[in-house]
Amino acid sequence: MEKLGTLDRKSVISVLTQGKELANELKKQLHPTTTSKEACDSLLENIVSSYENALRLLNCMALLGNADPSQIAVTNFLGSPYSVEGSPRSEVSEHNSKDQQPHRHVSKKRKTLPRWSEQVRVCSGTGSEGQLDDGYNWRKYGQKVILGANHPRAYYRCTHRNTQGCLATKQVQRADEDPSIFEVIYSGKHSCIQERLKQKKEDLIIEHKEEESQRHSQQMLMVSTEPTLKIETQESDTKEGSFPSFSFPIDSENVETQLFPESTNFIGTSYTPPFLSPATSESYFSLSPCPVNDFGIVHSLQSSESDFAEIISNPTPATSFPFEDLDFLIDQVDFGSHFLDAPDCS
DNA sequence: AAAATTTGACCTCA
DNA sequence: TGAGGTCAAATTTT
Repeated sequence: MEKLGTLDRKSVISVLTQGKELANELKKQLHPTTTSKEACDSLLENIVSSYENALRLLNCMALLGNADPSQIAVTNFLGSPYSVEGSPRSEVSEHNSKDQQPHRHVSKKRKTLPRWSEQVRVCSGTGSEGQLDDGYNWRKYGQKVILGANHPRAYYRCTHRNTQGCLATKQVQRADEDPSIFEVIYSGKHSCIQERLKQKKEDLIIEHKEEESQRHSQQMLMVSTEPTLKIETQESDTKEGSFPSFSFPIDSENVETQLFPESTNFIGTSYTPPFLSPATSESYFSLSPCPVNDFGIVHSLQSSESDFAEIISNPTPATSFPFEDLDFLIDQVDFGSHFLDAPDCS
């Protein structure tokens, strides 16, 4: 717990620092000649999120400080609590018991595979139905008609199951009440390296560096006596369209270490004891690499049927921040969402 | 040709 | 015994 405390403190400091940097960025943006409403809005959102992140962290730290982590139901940043076991009660225990099939070489480890659910809203007519691209590569291995459900349930496992032994699976089922919503039940954490996400991270870092240099160039031009040499770019717009889930208000040199600490797996799809370094080095966002506006994601407490309450219509990102080993705090986080108010870690 | 999907069979558990 | 999860051969897609 000592290590955890240190990491928490670092995380809070990082988040607050990030907020400060965002504020500085906003200050720059407010310059009369460079003011862009969109940019300011975005920065403001990020600033608010940064402080909310910090507050949430502090809140969770208070709870973690005197409780057994394995017993704490953490709250993801969409405000949906689920246990660190990723196992919302009854459904999971049922599932787990079924998984103890000796002939299928299922290790006992699998018994505790975390499970959590999301609801993914897909805009009709976009053709994205069924894709539900969450950034990972999945292989469909089955489909079943479920009693009482209007739509079949599809079963997917990680494409890298055979090559990398990744045990992550998910079930996807269209909601009866709203066909535009898919309920996705994830099980198990990815231990694989997903090239797409890796590439995305690299792209983002490059993008951020380009934006930085772009901004720098513009600032230089502002003080220049040659205002006609204005450089135009739509890069940020176009890139945001394809991948708007992140903004990188922090120092570009720190992007990798702060947002993507490769070795720490700061974002996990499931609770990982902070003291046990998970096998994967993959950052674990819901990256939404397909057009983000196509769907919204609802994280939910799987065990409670009435708990699918919060629908984020657009997972437009707020702020990513470094959590290092605190991946259990941000279980399957979609950073694109705004944090809900009252921090609630119980 | 390789990878992905489909789909009926099979397995386990309640 | 039936529901739900998985397997694996057949088929389709890339």
